[in-house]
Amino acid sequence: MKTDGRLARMLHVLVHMGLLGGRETSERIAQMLNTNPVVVRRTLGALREHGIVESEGGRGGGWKLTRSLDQVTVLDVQRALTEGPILAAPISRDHPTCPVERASNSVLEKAHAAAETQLIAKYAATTLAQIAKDAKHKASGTSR
Amino acid sequence: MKTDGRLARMLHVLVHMGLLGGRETSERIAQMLNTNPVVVRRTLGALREHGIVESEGGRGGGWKLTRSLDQVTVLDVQRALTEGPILAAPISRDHPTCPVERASNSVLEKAHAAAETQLIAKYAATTLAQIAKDAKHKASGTSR
DNA sequence: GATATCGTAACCGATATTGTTACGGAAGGG
DNA sequence: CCCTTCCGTAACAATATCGGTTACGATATC
Repeated sequence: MKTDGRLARMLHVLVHMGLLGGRETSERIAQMLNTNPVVVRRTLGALREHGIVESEGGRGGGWKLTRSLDQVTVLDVQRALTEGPILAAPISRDHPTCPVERASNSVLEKAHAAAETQLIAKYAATTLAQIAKDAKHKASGTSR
Repeated sequence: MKTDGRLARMLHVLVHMGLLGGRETSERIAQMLNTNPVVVRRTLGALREHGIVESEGGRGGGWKLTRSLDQVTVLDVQRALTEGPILAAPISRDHPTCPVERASNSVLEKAHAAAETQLIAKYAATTLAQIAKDAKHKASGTSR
């Protein structure tokens, strides 16, 4: 399945924006992401609605972070992109009243809930500042 | 996104097959899953290749479990359906040499690996026999 | 007013699962 | 033998999501 690359792209570009410090246009950001400005506006628009970035139109406009990198977690970005569970439990709804189907779904839901808890903990514990620091390490020293 | 319901469907039908004990045709299984026989053959075919069920053609043919319910785990079924990771890390590949992209991807990969570990542990710890037992509970007493 | 930007709608393309039709092969009953 | 009951498989449409692209309007600065 084609994976949804929006979270990774947003982390990538937010860190760049934080390191550059100023305002960036959709055009420049699109080059960072190897895509085009409309995709950038679409995706950054979701972050704007959650107060992570702000935009200004007109000449000299563009996108800017509203907080410093150490005040944005991966989870913040994820929540801005999509509401609800990150990992959808792959349940079936063929015979909703069948006890066997209900028991199967229940097992899957609990397992995925545990995995999601793990995922959220990691996302919440990682700030963009840490990613920026890792990137500097990778750029110079050994990559692990 | 539309979730992949194959795992849930296979758990559902395998438990039914185990409880019924005999051989079932694709037609009857399709009725259990509220679908049609071709879908059943397609999906059960993957389980056959991994030795979980066996099939026979011709009159009196059909599908049968090769092991008892307590000897098949959810993980076995998952592995039969798809190889590789269950949770794909949603990484980006826009600029593979960019240290910032690499650092972002690395964070996501580690978080998803932790979540997948959790998921696999749950899948491996649950047998179809346990699901069958849960289903009997649900059918009679309170649902939890 | 000209120019640089964002905002947004509309559409196509790629991908994965599901549903469906169609046809062929195999096993067993009469 | 032929017929019925099965599975095996190919081929195609439908659906849903994300990504890419074009087009046009709104807005802020020069």
